[in-house]
Amino acid sequence: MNHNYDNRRGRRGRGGRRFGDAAPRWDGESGYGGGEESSGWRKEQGFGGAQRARGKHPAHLKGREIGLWYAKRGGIKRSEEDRRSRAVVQMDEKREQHITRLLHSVQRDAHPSTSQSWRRVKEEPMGHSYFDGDEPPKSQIDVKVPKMESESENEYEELPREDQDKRDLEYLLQDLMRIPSLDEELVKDQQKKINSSRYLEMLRFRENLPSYKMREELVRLISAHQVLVISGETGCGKTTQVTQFILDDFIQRGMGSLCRVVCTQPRRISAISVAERVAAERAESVGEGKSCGYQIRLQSRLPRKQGSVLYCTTGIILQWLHSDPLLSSISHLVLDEIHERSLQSDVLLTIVKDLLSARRDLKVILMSATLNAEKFSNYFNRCPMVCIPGYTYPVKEFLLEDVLELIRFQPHHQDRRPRYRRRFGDGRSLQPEKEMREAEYQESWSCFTRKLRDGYSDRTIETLEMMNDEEKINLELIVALIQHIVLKEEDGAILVFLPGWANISSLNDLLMAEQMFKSDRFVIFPLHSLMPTVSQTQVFKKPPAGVRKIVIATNIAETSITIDDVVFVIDGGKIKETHFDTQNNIRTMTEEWVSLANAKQRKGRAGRVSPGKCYHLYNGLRASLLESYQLPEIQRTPLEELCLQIQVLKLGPIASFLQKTLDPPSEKTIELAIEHLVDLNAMDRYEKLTPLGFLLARMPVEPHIGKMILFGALLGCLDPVLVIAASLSFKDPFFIPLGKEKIADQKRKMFSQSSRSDHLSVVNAFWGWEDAKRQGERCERDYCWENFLSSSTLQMIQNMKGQFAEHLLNAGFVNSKDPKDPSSNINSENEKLIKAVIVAGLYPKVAKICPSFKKRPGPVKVYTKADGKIFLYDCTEVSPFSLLFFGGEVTIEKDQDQETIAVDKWIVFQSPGRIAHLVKDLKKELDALLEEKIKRPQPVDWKNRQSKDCAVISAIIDLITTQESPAGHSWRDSRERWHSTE
DNA sequence: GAGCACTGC
Repeated sequence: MNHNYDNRRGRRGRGGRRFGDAAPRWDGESGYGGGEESSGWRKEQGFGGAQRARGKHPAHLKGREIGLWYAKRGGIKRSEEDRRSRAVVQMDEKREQHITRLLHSVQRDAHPSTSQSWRRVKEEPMGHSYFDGDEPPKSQIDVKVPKMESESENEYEELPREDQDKRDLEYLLQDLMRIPSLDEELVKDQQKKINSSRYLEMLRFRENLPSYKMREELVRLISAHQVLVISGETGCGKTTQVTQFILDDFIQRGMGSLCRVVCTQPRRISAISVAERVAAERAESVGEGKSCGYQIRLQSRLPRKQGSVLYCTTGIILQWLHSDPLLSSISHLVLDEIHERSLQSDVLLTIVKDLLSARRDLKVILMSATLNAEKFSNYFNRCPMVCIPGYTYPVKEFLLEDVLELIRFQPHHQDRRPRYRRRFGDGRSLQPEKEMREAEYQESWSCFTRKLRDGYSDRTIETLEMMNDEEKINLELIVALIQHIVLKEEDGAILVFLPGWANISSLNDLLMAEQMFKSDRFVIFPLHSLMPTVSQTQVFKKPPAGVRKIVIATNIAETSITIDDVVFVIDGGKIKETHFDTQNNIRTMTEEWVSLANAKQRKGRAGRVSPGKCYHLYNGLRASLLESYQLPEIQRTPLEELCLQIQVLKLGPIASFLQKTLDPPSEKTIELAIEHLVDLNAMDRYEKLTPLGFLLARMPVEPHIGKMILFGALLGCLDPVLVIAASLSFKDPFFIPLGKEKIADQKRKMFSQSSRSDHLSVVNAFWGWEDAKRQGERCERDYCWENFLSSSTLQMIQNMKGQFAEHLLNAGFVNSKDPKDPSSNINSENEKLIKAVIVAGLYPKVAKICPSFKKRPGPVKVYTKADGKIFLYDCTEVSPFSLLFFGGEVTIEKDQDQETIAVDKWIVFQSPGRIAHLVKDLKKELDALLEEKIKRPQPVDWKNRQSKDCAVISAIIDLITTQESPAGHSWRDSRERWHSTE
């Protein structure tokens, strides 16, 4: 396929590159056509050879049509080539005989009454069901229900309930009962505090906070209304004070035991740091028996049950709902930072809204930035709203024209080539609304510059004209601006916001190229989630007098990381944003203009210690056209996991629940999520959860990852699979230091050994870390440092593994909560089997490696079912058998003279009919077995070699393990596929 | 030839 046909410039994954050297050399062109023609490739194959003529396109074609013509020709050529180069699925005679015998015995052994009476439940209207035994299973584990059993609503729910952590559950479910002795104790305690110097000192500070001055009004409003919206900017103290006002009021009134305030935070770090701050203000420490504590995933310091304040992450409350749907142990629920519109807070808002009538006594306090507080009030039936004035230093703002006027900037490269407004073949990349906005921008431009002439010099207008329409952030301008600040302005750190790695790296290079910044009067910190600087304390420290700190950051510095001594903010005006493209079922990431909310937040970063200045690098016209907010996350993300949660929490039909959210996601996204959950066999078409669905809903991971975990347990390779699952659902532990990308890459490659797998590289790195850790703290530190690994990420992965294993133990799939227990790890050294489990979890995220066009080894192209040409990361090379056994539906067909076996009619292998049928039958047995295991969970008995479980699984493991990976015909599996639509 | 940011009993 022509490189230029589809002008999407995607991101190449590390995986694709990493295998580079070892990858087979390609000198031909083959592969599966994906993307636009994906649904029709079989058809195209039909008229394959006829149109293979090389040469130019017909002369009458124009523009885009030419591209399509070549693309189509490429597709035809590929499918033809493809047919000839299919991998062969075979097995030797010995194995063939063994499996034939095995299948005979298994099929004979099967209890007739079970094997005959299983049937698929297809819920026709009125729940009518019928037998369709001959239909091939649609997915790995077909849900069947014994005929004789009742088909009541609760059928699937008679699973052994997880025996949850008893202490936490007790703690959680306890309704608030008045305890007079505690009430008294709390009053006395408070009186004592008033005489404590530490408390008084803190109190003096608190009294200066704007929120403190509104204490009485806030308490009055909260007690008078069930829901209250409190708005206020950072620094007004709402997060730390409101919870205390509520608690202290209850204590004062002698009913402290009836008060349990829970306050949600969007981030782990803020939950901890706010809790610690509040504890300090109360002259206490955080945690047990005290009045303030926190709970985040895998880490908690819980306060006393009653008469206390708990700060937790939003996800914790969502998990609580599983065991306490009414939140009956809470008296006040404070939802903080809801203006950020995270998926979780939007969902919690909807749930809480429904909860209000069932919990008349529950008080709900919503805390938001002032900009959109009204929206939340409206959502809650126009509940009262109160605004707390901000308390930060004034920050003076400059727009691009001001900056140009100020520093008399003249761009070096006067690149005035006309730019493509719309790119070839890229019609869908611009949303209609955005297109209109761009049109408006173009129309208003001359009017805008005309008006500007009053207050700005001709030179500025000229430069502005010249820079108009510049797609990239002008880094030279930023360098000049930094120089201006350094020379003309007072002391204080400079914080630059840029959208991504590439920009940060280039600006860093540009600065280092200037003589001026090489001196030790400057310290420059690039800050990006993948760079080790994020975990260094250095960046927070105030530099010695006379030294200027310059931080170049992504939006990580907007909310997650706070650098106090920043006085100057340079806002590049751009942000990278993920979207979910339902058309192509793919996540995309594009660079966009910031929203007003982003700009405001960035500006706020300059006024923490003194008055500051903020330079926005977009002009006044652009500023007037910025969106108020970024699209809420619920409209930008796939919804599988959420749909599963809605069902397990019994929140009603999925679509109608989501319709109730503040800004509902599109119907298409919902349909797609349900479709995927049905494919995964987590629910049926009527949204009813299957046994697998119930299991996955309880796991604190995305459903696909949950399935991977389950298969890891059932196939006896738990430990490595848990490492992979944890790193996929949390984050990759590798750092990439700026300027050391190559070395970082080599380290990764080293860990991959010969596995040809990013996932297994992480496992190797993790195992190495465990060894180093056993040898002591120092050794651990050195190991992480030398290998560019994040110690905290590895630690989190370890903790998450424990959590997953505990779930598996509670659900009955393993014998121990130790991920390393030998009984769960019989096959943990079996690389190929682990790869098969990866397939089980990540299917259908599969791509075929295709040859490069250049006649030299190099990056290879990949093709997937969903999209023609994309970039991958986190890849693993997998074998045909693993796809056949752990991918989708298996079909056997003849393709001209060729006998084939295919997965979901898309991944096709050559295979003699005899073998193909054997494989298909064996897979059927596997599906039945896995289904049975999930319905009646118990660990696989590996000691009893004669058991049916063991025999079938062993045969499959044997096939997977002994099969050669046919290099050059290998499939890769990827976690996510990004393409950039620019 | 290239990597926004968070988060879960």
